[in-house]
Amino acid sequence: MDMSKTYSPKEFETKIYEKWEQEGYFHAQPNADKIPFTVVIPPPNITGQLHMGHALNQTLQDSIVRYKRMQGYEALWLPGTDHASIATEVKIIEQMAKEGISKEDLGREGFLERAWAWKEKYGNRIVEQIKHLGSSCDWDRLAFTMDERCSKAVREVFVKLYEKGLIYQGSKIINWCPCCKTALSDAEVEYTEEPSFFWHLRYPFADGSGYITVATTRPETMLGDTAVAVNPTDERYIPFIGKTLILPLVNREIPVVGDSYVDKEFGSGAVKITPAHDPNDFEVGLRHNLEVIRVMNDDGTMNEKAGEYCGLDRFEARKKIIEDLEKCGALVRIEPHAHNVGHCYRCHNSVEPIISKQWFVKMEPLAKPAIEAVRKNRTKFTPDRFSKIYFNWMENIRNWCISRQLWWGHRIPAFYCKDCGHITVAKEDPTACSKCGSKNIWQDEDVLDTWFSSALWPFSTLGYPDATADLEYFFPTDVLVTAYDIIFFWVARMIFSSLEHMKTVPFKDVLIHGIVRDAEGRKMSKSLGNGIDPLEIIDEYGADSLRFSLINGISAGNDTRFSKEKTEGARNFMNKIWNASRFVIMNCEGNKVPDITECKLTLADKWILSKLNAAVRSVTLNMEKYEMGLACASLYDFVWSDLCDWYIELTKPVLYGGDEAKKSSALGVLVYVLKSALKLLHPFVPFITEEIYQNLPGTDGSIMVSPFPRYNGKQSYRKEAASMEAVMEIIKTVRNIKVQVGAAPSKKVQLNVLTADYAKAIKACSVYIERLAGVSEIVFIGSKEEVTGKTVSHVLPSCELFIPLGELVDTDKEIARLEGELEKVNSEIARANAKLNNQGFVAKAPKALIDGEKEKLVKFNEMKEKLEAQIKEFKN
RNA sequence: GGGGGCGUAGCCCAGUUGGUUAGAGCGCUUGCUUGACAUGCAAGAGGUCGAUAGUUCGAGCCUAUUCGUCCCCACCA
Repeated sequence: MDMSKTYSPKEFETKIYEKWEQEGYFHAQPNADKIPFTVVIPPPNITGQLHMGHALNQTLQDSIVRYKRMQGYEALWLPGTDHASIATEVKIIEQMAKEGISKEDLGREGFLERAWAWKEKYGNRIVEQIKHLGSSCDWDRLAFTMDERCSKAVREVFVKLYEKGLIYQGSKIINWCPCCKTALSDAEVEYTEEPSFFWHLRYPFADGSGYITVATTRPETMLGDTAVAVNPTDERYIPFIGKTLILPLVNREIPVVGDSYVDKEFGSGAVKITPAHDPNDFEVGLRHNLEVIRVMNDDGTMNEKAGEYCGLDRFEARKKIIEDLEKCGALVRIEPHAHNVGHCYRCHNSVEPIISKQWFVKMEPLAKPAIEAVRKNRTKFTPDRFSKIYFNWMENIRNWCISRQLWWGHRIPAFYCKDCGHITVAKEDPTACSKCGSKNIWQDEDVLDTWFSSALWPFSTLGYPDATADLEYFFPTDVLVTAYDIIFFWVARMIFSSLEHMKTVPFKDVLIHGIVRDAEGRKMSKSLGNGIDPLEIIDEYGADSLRFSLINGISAGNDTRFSKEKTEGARNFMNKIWNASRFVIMNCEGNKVPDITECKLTLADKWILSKLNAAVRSVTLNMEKYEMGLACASLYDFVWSDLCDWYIELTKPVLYGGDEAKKSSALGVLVYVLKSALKLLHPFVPFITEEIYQNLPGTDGSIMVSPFPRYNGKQSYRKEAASMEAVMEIIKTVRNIKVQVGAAPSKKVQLNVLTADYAKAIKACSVYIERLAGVSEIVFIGSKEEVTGKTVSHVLPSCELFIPLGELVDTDKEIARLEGELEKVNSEIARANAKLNNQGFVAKAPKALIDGEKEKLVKFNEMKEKLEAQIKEFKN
């Protein structure tokens, strides 16, 4: 045996992972003899490195996959990474800026070369980090959203949707990030409320007959105003509809139009209309045939339509325009106002709603079946409440802007004909226009939203669009595990994409987990500097400690806090497992270890087997419900309290005693229970369990492919377990009494037992009581009169205990203590009586419950009598 | 404006379909070199489960209202 005295994960984690890989345990392939179980990884972005959120996400998936694999499923966990179009491009540009180069310096091709190099470096790093966590991914299938296979799927889907009319090109108001210089989808905009102002402006009538006051939060857009709208039922304004206003600063004539979009109650009841810079205004513009004047460039500066403000940055322009409006008397007043400002989710600069020609996916026809599928539970959210969030989004979904003015990503497969203007969209790059045959064609410069390819992930990684054996066998996948923050970005889009292209849901279950926060409950973020690197934690405490601390006690969908203290606790637990195993293995050395079926089971053996059995059931039930937190908690309790604190202690007198047969039998049970516990633990803490398993006698192969324990009805041993617990109760009581009278724990005492039903069990367990409670001898008495001298007594449901302690006994304290006990018993009697006297309870409660109460009442009444007798005795 | 989470011991959290005397961990108190482990062992203290009302024989759990707190969604200029 070469196990070190303390758990030191560094000595074995890497070695074990390499072994697993070499043995091919992670690999899965279609196997007619097995039921598949498939999980696809939420592909981490290649932008950076693993954070705690990934660590949690990985641990949850790995525990599920390992559990299923041990249960005999052909378990596939398909790994991969995401090119993360905009996020990666932003990072690369940042890196280039440090070197003083811009995108334009490199050109598209040069830039892409650099991007691929980035992918190579950071993609590999992520993979390495995932391996450190112990994730049992099938690395033979490592995928990347821009690899050949996924790109083929993207192309296929784009063409299909285009041909179906579900992808179209159009000029609409989109969210524009002037910093990233690209369009964004609605989901990519984050709104924050910021203190700002309402600028109330006065637009005069052309005929000099007065003015209309409008308010705006973005005064610079007034340069592009092409109307003022009022509600057609608003009596204040009806006479003015159709009249002409002079737009200040610009001196353009603009009409007053009536449109029901305007809320009469809000502000002045008149709205300036800027069709090029506001989605609502754009709609109003369409209805009234208004001119669309875009006054801003892609980089956020004002363009030539902005006249003298041309070239100014949008915020400078705002300042100047306000000044000028004030000068010319058009600024009526400034009112403080909290404004909801949209920000780019990648660079966090404020986005501009701007009119732009982009590609869109028509969502309504896709959303409908996606709503149905979840409504009919073909895909089930855990916890269920997230389906509401999903419905809410899907039901109010708007068309998806999928084109991005970036270089890193899947280039849009649309080819424009310079001669006839026709757009050719095809699976293979065309050499000529499909309409006029001209060779004078060029490909769209833009790339697709990164989420367009992630949406296909569950099937593109398995071979779509080809009808592969993998796809046939492993799809649809079983569970998708992800945090709630990408339900819209990813989960929802996978569902409608799969329904459209695969005609089925992409996964049966979605397990939503929360976010990992810091010890104070704050979100971990770079700007706060409160992020904790999982690798550092692994280095210090081991991967198993990290994994266990992340999922022990968590509940689905809820956020969790991470702290070193928790990891320390988990590490201590690992150490506990380690040392308990060391104890077992040490004792096995040089001894024959029989199979559990050959063991002559003692009361203690049956008790631990019943506890093990309960743990198996708890873990299994909770795993099926994706309650990994509860599964872990029940294992923690079983291993630490039942196995270590009690059972191992109970075996010591046997192991250190001289009876070889008993010793051998105890070893058989110990090894069996430990081995089972290790298997139960393995999905959560794979490394330590494997390392110990390899050292345990009677094991061969890897624990990760050994069968998972199953609930065994024959091992419930309810009666025996109850007897054993009665004995344990006696041990606790004796310990307690010693503390109360101030006797040293090592002081041996004589224990007198008065019992009717438990003599046999207590006799069988006398050696345990003697050793664990520090008892010199156990005397069975027929009545309490047999005990002489000053005694401390205690009433248990199973028996009465009398311990002669001579001078240590303080009569007054004893009376007080017994009276305290009596009080408790009395209140229990009162409670039980109240229940049993309640007609409703007796009439309606289940019989077992009523019987239980009756039994308790009898028991407590007996105890009451005994206590009263003892108190009386003391008082004499 | 809509939707949701959370509120249980000093702290951080569990609590499965309503049913024993509401549980862990950390922290705290007291004691212990008990031949696996001081990353330990033993014994303890500590909770009117945010508030109110209701449903029920029975509520931490279900319903309504309410307070506090966090989050998501939404084009009111």
